[in-house]
Amino acid sequence: MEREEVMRKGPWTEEEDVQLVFYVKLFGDRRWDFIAKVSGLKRTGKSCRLRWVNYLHPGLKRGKMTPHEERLVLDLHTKWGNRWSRIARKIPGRTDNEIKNYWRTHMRKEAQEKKKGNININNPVDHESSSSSSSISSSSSSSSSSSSSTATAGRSFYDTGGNGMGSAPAAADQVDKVYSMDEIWKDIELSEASCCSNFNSYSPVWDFSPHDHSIWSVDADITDHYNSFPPFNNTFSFI
DNA sequence: AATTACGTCAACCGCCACCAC
DNA sequence: AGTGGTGGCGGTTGACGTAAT
Repeated sequence: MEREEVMRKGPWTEEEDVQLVFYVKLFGDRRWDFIAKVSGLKRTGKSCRLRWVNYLHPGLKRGKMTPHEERLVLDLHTKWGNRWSRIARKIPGRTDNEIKNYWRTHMRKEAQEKKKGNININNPVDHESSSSSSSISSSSSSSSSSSSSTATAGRSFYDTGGNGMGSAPAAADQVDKVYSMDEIWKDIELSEASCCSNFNSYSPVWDFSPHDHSIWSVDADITDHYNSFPPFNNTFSFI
């Protein structure tokens, strides 16, 4: 006899992602606890939100930071400190998590280089190898060599480098288990087109506004339709 | 070819603020 | 005004891929 449902943890599966996207599209990206419950996902509302914000949100720009973005991060961090979400709001398509990670890497590199500079102060060779003084550009270029997206691909079900931002999309194309976010969105569009034609008014670009709560009022026809939506064996049904 | 070190990033945790009741 | 629930944020961790040895 389990008193409470065991929550899933760890990496999200493709199916969970699709499911979450579907329900966020249906109910908006505010009521996370509600979404977590009705979706049948064994995830917390927090976890759903995080997944959405950091990974599934259609406005996300993947791939390495552009020099302009890097500069912006540095400038804004100087101004605001570790207010990652605030910084993220000024850089369209980037999440606080992404910026935080970037900064962390950047700072670590810088610290290492400083340390190296101190320790090997008499060793010009070392300086040569680690200098390229701007750790900003060095951090980004070093990561680009390994291409974050390809690294991620092995871990997740799809390539995170949907826009191909400096990554290697060709490689992703060859691996048929790897899906880009674009493909996922296409998939969702297709599934909607084929089985949810009366729901087409909601574009994949999520044209509801966070401030427009009209989405909460769901038409009875639609609810009927969605109660029989095929992909998910959830236990939820509209009242 | 195998092993180790390093870099990256998704996801979790804990705290805090806000809001509805 | 007090309380509980929920969402948001920042810090941290762990898994994984790649580069270096």
